[in-house]
Amino acid sequence: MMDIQKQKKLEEAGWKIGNAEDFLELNQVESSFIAVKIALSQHLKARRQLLRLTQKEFAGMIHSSQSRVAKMEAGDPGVSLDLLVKSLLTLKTPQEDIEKIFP
Amino acid sequence: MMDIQKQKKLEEAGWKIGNAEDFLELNQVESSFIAVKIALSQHLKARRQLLRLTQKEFAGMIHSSQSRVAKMEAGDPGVSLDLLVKSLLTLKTPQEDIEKIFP
DNA sequence: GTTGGATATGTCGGATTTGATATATATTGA
DNA sequence: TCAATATATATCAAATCCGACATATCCAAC
Repeated sequence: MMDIQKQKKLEEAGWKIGNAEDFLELNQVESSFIAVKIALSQHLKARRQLLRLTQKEFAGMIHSSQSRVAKMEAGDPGVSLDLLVKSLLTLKTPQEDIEKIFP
Repeated sequence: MMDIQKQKKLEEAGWKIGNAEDFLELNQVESSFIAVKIALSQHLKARRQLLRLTQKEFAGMIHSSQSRVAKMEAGDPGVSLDLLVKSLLTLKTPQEDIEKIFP
């Protein structure tokens, strides 16, 4: 269940949640989707740290920038799933780790 | 292993594969990434058909258009992972189905 | 407390993805 | 066959995401 408190917190963090006129169904999809992205970003940070890479080093590996890596790991709403998954693939994240993420 | 034949086929279909100057590593990530997207698009089509929805009906469910659904299912390179995953979540695709996709 | 490396935050122009629209091509059923 | 319905393909302006850069904040080691 998506309670009001949680929705407010996400909106403060910059996420756009659909308004009340949207289908409840869609809201559920949106919140699941956000949960997936946040889980991936946490996995990414943990994995980078495990491999003892700085954000700058890792940014080089994916031809990106330190600031974008920071945003990825912070769960910034303006980061695509595409970039997160490419990043995890680059770090050879084991399948078992990715599997558990989807709701 | 990513052989030349397969790479040519993907490029004919509109995918941009990195050229030979890129790291081999990155090429591997790119081809895995493409494989993930293609697998998701196939699952999406199968699931929509299972639920006996037309592309137009389904487009309405995700506030998109019939043509974009067609592109999703065709594995068009200009479709994001974000949209594919949101679509699968909307159709309540079981976790087991998504799990198997990641390499 | 100062220095230096790592991470976070804000902004921007350019690139990519978007829904919409038009239209062509299949596919289905009478 | 022939209409009606479903799907594929092409194009476009608007929205979103991108890497890059500047700068701020954090956090050890000295």
